Amino acid sequence: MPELPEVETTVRGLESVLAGRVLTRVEPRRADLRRAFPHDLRQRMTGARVTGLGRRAKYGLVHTDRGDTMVFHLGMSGRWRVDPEEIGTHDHLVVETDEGRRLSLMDPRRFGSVDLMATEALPDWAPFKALGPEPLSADFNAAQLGDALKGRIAPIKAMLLDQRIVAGLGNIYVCEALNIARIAPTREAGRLTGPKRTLLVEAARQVLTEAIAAGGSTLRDYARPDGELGYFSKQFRVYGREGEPCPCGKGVVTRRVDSGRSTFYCRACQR
DNA sequence: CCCGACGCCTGAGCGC
DNA sequence: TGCGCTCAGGCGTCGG
Repeated sequence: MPELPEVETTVRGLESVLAGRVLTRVEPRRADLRRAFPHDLRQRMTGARVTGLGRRAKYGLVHTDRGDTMVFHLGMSGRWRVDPEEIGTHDHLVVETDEGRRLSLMDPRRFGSVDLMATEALPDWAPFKALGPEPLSADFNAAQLGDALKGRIAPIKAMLLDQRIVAGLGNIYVCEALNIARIAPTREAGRLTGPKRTLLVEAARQVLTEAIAAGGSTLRDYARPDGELGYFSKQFRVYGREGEPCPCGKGVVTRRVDSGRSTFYCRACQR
């Protein structure tokens, strides 16, 4: 599930359960996901009070009063379940609070990750240092994008998926933003004009903001034991809509595959 | 450095 | 019903 809006929705859901609470149990149920769990995760998190939550790109952050931050990434299939009735084989980390609430990080494909570090060291953490600006911040704009794309001959779609250019977009929202901005995914990144970059920045902000709003409205669903987030697929303009009419009214949604990843776009309006 | 391909995992859905 | 195939929202690494 996880691109920026889904992580944001997840963090907001976790916040209602964890903020201000003491963690009475923190139990990894296997040794690793994509990489090993921190060996001292249980010891450093158990008994700590959660002082706040946050998000950076597609990473969720859980800050504690011990000066630590647990950083999680949901990979392709990760999600947090709230008060699950049963703990299964894909529940890799279980957390309980002093209010008797229980959370489990479920991730069948195990492309996710959990890390733990001093909060003050977060900005120096290599994966964070490499990240580009938050797409919803003012640091992401046509000028910054112009600098980042200057001279790049790779297709714009690949550049937008590169978290060093802008941090938080994934395959779905890149397809959606390019459709809104009427830019072909294959377009050489460095050749986008200033006005087109402005349109693209605005389109990305729009689609992310709308998706977060839709996610926010399904927070009740989020809290269901099955953890279903209630996706916003009904609102997708092109993603997963091969053969259907493009909202532009002039074309049909086409699907192409590059290095195993699907791209959905409209040849009539995206140039 | 830049770029594209590939592997990591498991489950769901589909055609036969 | 069962099997095999394709596909999936991410990302790090490896060659060219």
